[in-house]
Amino acid sequence: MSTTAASPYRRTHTCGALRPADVGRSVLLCGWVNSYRDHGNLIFVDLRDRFGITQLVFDREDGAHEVQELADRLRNEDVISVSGKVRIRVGGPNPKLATGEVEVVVGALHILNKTVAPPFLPDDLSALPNEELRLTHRYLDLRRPRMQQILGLRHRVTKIARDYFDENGFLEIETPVLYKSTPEGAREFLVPSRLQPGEWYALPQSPQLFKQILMIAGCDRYLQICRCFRDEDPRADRQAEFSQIDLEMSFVQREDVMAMMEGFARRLWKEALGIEVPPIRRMSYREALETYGIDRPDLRYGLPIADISEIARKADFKVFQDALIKGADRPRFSSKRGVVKALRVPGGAEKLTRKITDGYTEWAKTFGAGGVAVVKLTPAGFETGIAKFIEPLRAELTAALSLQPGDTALFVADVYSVATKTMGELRQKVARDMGLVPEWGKAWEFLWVIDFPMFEKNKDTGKWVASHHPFTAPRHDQQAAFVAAPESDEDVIESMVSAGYDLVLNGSEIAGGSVRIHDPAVQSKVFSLLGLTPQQAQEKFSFLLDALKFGAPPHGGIAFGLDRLIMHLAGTENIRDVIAFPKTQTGADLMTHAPGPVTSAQLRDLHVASTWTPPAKK
RNA sequence: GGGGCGGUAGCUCAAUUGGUUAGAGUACCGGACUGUCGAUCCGGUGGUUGCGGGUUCGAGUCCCGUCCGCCUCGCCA
Repeated sequence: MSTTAASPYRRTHTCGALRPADVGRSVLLCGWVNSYRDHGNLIFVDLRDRFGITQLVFDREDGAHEVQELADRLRNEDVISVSGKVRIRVGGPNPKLATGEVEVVVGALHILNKTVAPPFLPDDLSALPNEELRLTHRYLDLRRPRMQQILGLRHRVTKIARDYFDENGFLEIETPVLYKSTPEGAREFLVPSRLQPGEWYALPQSPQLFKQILMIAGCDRYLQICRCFRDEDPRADRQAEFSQIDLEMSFVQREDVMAMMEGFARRLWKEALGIEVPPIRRMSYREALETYGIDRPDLRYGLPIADISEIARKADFKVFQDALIKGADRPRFSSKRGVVKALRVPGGAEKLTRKITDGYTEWAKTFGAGGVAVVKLTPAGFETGIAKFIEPLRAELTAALSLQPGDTALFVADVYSVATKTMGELRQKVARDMGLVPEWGKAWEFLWVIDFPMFEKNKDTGKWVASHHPFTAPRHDQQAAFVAAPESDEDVIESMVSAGYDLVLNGSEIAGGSVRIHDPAVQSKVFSLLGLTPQQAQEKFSFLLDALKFGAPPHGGIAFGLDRLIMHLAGTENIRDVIAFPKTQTGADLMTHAPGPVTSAQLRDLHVASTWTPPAKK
């Protein structure tokens, strides 16, 4: 490509810029051939870049012969530059395009990069190719306007975050990616040290301790848009490598952090979608679990869950009795205590067919429940399913559940933890089956969930684990009681409520945080309850315990899951849609082929030997 | 680690109960065409049905194994 005085790449406009006001101008555009319509002596080319599409016209009558010959060979996704004159479209406007009133009559054409036939065309009209192919040719996939829009949205969100928190006195500070292993919590990615044989770094699950240290360092308010790593199996909304909008504030209680975040959410929705977020309501963890069976309730529909254990106790029905006998001596919300949970489905008698409700039982087993009992209310009484067992209790149940003729009631009987979880999942499934979930953009149900328990018992080991993380403080009004609480008294420990908070949107957790412990005595007690000896605590977290002794301000913070946030704002169900270069279910990057092998010399440098031997072939 | 769904032309899909030479649209190649805009019209190339084994007179279709992708349970302080 010869470049004379004028570079053939020096654009005067983008492909989304030209308007009738530009008519008569000589312009130079660069971009990709989005489509071409070849009429022989008249050729139309839609030229595309990130900013839009502009129609080019090659006309043999008033164009040079060589240009026409060149244009005749143009194919989708060729990269070209053209110069020519803007004019009003001769064939009438195209209302689908922002530039649809004008066209560029091309005088000169440079083919900057001729493409081979691409495996798929990056348009939003045709059916998406399978995801494997999209990920393999990510550079093609990202050319699609929809993907460009999401990339742009993500950029705007992080910009708004930086602006908002800057205006509120936050300092953006980077923290290490090569960190130290803290094996509590998620499985970690490890990095061997070359300079210290046998020693390892870990990639951070979050910058949690660094941001606390920054508060102790007097930074007052910290922000970071940071990458976090958790080596766990992915889900539709979860990747091993993900991003957080992470922040921490000094001299605050939970109200201050929540207010700051609420302001951010309000600003985001306003600027990104033009939507006003009303004051965000709050709900205790206990209420969320009791009424919705989950700690992140989706409030876009009703379907509250009821505990009907006391009524069910009177039923001559073995499934109920067997469940209720379990842990009967345990306190009310003990995870081991048997309960019967019920869900009223208004109008379910007609919509929830036998086939659907039969499916619920199979599906409930994946959550460890025995099944789902079903009954329909007709004017004549209960019908189908377990009707004969509970008909004597019809009056009580109808009152307790506000049942109307035409409703279906679903029951799960099991120990509290299983029944609650199963019912919570069932509620969401029923909402989908009943068509109660609004389509994207129609409802934004924000919710703060607060008053989480400090600790939960691990069901396998029987040990206490921190519900949030070990640096979460007890709720403001419980600090003294916590320090005084005898470690051996399970009921007291289980009743301790933390100063944590989760921000939930439409049933998905988009942010979570807490006020942190800033008192070394409290921190030591937490470590002790978690089963760490003072020596172990010292080994793992000496830097934090030390720092807490050198003048630690009260502080708290929160982290927004950036990827999930973008999913909500973009209206996609798939986290890979909001990450430029995502990984597959098996942690592979199909474009770069990571992970891949390394040489034995590399391993030797790192003082590492692989124990992996490929399975023998035949 | 468990469960489910999928893999057929470059791409998106079809192929009856296991039965002829595996089809269509699109892309690609060639041709026609001066106002299209997902241009149109005519013609053409293109297939190890993911891979390996098995059952069968006969396998895209059934069985076993395996690879890849997706969803999910466990897991995700």
